[in-house]
Amino acid sequence: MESVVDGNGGRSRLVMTELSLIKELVNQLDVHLGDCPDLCKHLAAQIFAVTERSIGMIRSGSFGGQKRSAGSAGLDSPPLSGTPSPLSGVSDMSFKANKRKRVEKGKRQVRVNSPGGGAVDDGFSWRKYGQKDILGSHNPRGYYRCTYQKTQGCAATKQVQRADEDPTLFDVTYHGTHTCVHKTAAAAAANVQPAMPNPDAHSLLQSLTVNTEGLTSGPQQSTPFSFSSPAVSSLTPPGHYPSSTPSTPENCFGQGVTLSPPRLELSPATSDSSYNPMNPFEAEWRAESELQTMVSALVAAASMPEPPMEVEETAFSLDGLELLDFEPTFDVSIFLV
DNA sequence: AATATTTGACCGGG
DNA sequence: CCCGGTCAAATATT
Repeated sequence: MESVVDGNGGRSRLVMTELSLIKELVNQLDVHLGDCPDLCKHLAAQIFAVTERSIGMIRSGSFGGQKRSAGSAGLDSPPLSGTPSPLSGVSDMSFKANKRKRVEKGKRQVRVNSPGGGAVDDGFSWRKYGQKDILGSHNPRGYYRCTYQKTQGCAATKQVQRADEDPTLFDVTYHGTHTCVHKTAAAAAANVQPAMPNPDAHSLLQSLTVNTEGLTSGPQQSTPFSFSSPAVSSLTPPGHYPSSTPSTPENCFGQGVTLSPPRLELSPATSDSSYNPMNPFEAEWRAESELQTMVSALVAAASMPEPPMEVEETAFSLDGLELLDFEPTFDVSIFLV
C-alpha cells in the first residue's frame, strides 16, 4: 500500500462516525429489546435512517471535490446493465486458496442450503424470466426478477444455480435492492404491534456486529465513483420513490433465514492478474448496503409476531476497504419448514 | 382470464 | 464468434 493520500479520508471518517452511531444505536436497541417494543422500533428506524444517510453520503459523491450524478441520486439500483459478470464460478477448481474473489458491484452472492432440494424461498417473491446453461457448470442458472418489477418498479434480481457438487446447495446472487413493498411484510410492519418483541430479534442483534476497523484511513484511489444511470427509468412511478426516506424498508423476510459469517469460497478463476482495484467507495457503499439489508432483517424480526428466523451469527466486516479484496460474501442457509 | 414458467431467439460485451 | 443475460412467444398453472 502506498501512503494514504487522503482527500476522501474526511468523508470516510464521516461515514465511520455514522457507523459508530449505528453501533451505539444497536447497543441501545439491544438493551431495550426486552422492555419497550416501541422504543425498539424507534431505534431500529433510526438505525435504518442513519444507514440510509451514510449510503447517501457515499453515493452523492463529491469525492475529491467533484460531485457525480447529483440529480439521479434517487435510484438505488446499482449498475444493472452495462456490467457483465466475470463472477461466474467457471472452472472445475472448486475451492482453491483464492483469496480475492471478483464480485461485481452491487452483487451479493450467497450459498443457500435447501434440504428439500427444491425451490428456495428467501421471503421475496420472484418471477423467473430465464434460464441458461453455464459454461463449466453442470446445472443451469436460473434468472429471476422481483415479481413487482412491473407494478412497483422494483429492480431486484437474482440468479440461482445449483452447485455442482452438492445438489442441495444453491448459489444465489442478488442484484439490486428491493424497493417494493411486500404486502404481508408491509402489513406486519404497519399494524403488528408485538406486545413482546420476539426473542429472535435479540439474537439477530447480538450478531449484528459491525466491525469498523480499517475504515479509518481512507484509501487514496480517487477515482470518482460514477453510477451508471439506472435502467429503471420508465418503470418507476414518479412521485413515489424512496429517494431519501423509505419509511417501509424491504423487510420482506418471512422464512427462516440464517446468516452465517462471511466465508471465502468458490472463486472465479477469472484473470485475477490484472485486477482493477475496486473503487473503495464502492466497497463502502456495498458494505453499507449489506448493513442496510441486515438492518432491514432486524426491523422485520422485531416487528414480526413469530418469525422462524434463526440467527446463528453474523459477522459484518468493513475492513479491507483499502484492500481490493473486500469480500462481502455471506453464507445464507434458508430453512424451509 | 390472469399469472407464472419454459425455452429458443436475440443482443451486447469481450 | 462465444457466452452470459434478457426478451418474448408458447405453454403451463391457478
